[in-house]
Amino acid sequence: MKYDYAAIEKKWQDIWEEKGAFHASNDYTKPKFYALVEFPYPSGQGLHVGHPRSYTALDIVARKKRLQGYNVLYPMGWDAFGLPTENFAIKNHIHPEIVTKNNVARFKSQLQSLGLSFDWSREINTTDPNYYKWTQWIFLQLFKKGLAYKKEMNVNWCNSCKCVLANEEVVNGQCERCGGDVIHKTKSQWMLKITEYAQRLLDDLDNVDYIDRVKIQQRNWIGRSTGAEVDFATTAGDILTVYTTRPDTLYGATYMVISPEHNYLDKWSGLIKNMDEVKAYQEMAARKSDFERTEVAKDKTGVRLDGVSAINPVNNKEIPIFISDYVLMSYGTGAIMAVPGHDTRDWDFAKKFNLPIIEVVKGGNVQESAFTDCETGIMVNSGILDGLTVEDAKKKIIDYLSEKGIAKPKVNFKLRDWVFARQRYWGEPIPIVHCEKCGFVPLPESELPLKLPEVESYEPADDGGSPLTKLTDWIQTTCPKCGGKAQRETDTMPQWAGSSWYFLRYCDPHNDKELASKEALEYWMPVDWYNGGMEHTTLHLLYSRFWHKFLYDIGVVPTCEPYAKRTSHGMILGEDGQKMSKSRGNVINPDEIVRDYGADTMRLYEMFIGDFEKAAPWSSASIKGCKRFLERIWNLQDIVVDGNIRPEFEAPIHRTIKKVGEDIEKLKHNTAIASMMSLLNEIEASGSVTKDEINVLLRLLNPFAPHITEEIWQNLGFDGMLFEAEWPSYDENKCIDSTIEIVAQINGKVRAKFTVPVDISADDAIQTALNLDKIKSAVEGKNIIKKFYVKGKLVNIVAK
RNA sequence: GCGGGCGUGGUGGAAUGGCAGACACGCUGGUCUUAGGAGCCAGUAUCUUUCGAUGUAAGGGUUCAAGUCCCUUCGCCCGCACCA
Repeated sequence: MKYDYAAIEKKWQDIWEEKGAFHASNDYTKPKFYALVEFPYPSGQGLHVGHPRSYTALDIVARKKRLQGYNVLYPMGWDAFGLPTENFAIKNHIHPEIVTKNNVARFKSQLQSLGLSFDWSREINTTDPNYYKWTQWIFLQLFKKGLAYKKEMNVNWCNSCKCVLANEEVVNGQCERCGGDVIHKTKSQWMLKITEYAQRLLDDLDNVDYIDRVKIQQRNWIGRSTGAEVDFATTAGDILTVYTTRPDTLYGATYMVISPEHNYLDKWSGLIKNMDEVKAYQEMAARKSDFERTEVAKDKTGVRLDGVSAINPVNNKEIPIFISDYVLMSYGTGAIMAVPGHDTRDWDFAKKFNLPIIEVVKGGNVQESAFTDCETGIMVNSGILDGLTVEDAKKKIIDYLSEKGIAKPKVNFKLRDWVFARQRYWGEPIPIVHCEKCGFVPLPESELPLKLPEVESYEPADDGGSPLTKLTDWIQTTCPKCGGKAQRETDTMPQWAGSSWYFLRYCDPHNDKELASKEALEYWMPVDWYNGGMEHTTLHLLYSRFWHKFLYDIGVVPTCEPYAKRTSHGMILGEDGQKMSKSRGNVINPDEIVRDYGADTMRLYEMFIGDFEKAAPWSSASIKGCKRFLERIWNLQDIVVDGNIRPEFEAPIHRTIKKVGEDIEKLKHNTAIASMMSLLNEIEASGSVTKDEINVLLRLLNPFAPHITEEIWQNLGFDGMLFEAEWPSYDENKCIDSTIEIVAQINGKVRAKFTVPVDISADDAIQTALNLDKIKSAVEGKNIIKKFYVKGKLVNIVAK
């Protein structure tokens, strides 16, 4: 009998589909398990071999949990709003809705061909008005709570996408999506106050089971720092407030720097004698893209304000004020006190402009370089702080200045508010109208969903507006509040909107009264295990935690965190070890792999390829090993005999059950597969396999290779369907062989091996070892100093 | 610069401080075959004829015992980056 994977896989996929084998039940009395993988963006390229790495890994977990009796929710859907679809639509004059429909159909059939046990009855699509109705609804709640606001501000603008970007979407001064240069532009934008949740987003990381690197990256991104705001008097009469994490170094502050965008510059224009120079610098800074601004980071530039200076509050010295683009308007107060002795940037600047450098913490040579590694140092040249440790000095100076009313402790975050608008067509319309009398007015919830209107062209407007700005009929509306003339918002939401809550919708995907019922959310949430890419750590993962916390606050969801556990997979690289890309010509097409090897082999190979968390290069040669393994499993059918588990296979089988079960829980599918291969090797060598043995083997292998195992299960006449069988259990006592090989070492080096009963005492084991010829001769004439016995492993004799 | 991670055969990778290289790929030899880019069997870290010795980026340390823990150096990868 030949292993006809194509026929077998099609057969079982149809049976599963027909029986609804993987539909999560609404029986809320059963123990539940919610496994989640990031839903894909259905691109025109079709599925990438990277997608199944994540999907198969959790499919294995989901299938195992079902066999263990859990009510498992393992859903799939489409994150389908986004630029590539829109660009394709523009180029080919096809409506994005149709493009999306086609892409989704292709993706779905590709996923189904892999035998992934998704509950397709809960499929969702972010571009479906019945779905984005609730995305809009959440936006309205944010608006009502003051967490969505429109603001004129300096934004990241991608010239080639003709669209604003969130800070998280700017990578090295370039657009995350297209790689185009990002420049600054002042625009009125919808923003979400994620910063209001900064502290909670940070704190609650302690209560979730995320892999460390995810937590660390989120913590760094949130970027909490503690320090103080200190007021400096100026000769202009205005108070200039700075933020510093090192108030202890105040005596070393020899000048100040304010950002080129600081609003005092306008205010002081009458007092500043070199205003021309200042203006020129401001213009230069504004013109620079993020990329240029960070590229020249090494060389400090700036202009000294001629006519205004500041007073250092601790010693009343008059110190100069500069403008420089190394001070950012968007962090702290947009102004700093510069302490060149103990800050590298300030030191560089001071050297360039020949400013005094004062040592205030002992330990370095501040004329040579900034002494920054000084958290444990002792204060000098610092008046009332002299002789104190840095730590004590911080407290004392804040107390001292607070009493005078010119300083207060302050916590700052690097996290910025979320730019929540895109000048694009293919996104959720923002359900707000602008009334001349009433200002921004939310649409009544009864008018949701606010559907995307039909347009002639999806091209962005030349003035940087969305394609919707050209639809005057749609834009003109009446104010829901006063009935007067009003205009609709023409920007749409960013792609991250729909994915910020999609896991909630899976719990109750067809509900038209609420985003999901209370009962469904109570039962299913939180997601028990969420796997996804590291690239989403500071985007989707952070955004969705923010929305979830907000929904928790307004009583919509029962948990304050959406995901109990988060893991992340490594990339699958091309055979050349490079990232797969069309231009490199190293792309592996999953359809071809399924066609040439079958879905079970594909699944097995992707899981066997290496450490799940690490990037791994594809190998067309290695995949054959997985195919061979499955063929050998298939061929066991020829040598199967009636019978129980034979005594000599009792321990290996129990050990394998234990190992596979534990490895699946740790996402170590590679070693789980290896242990099954080992077991197969052992059983095969005996020339036959008993029914009870193969029964266990099939159940263990089923989550990994569901089609072939189901087929053999049926061929051998085992009861029912394998997907409804029970996960095998093991007996700890039976995992151990009755006799065991012990290594005998002298001074840590292996000299001999011997076999003893497993329950041998330490003394007996050591004595047995000492009686071995090799050990006897090795210790002859030496003093035995110590003897060790490690249970079931080794004896070590220390002799000199 | 800061933060995190990694470094093991020809390759992908295994190893709760306890026999380094499981499992697989590749390769070599054999076998079966009209044929083999199929299957099966054996071998495969290095040096050494053997005994044995050496070996987990390099160097040092802790330990009866180190790929694993600590220190130093080098190399690579990822994230953040003028965040005061």
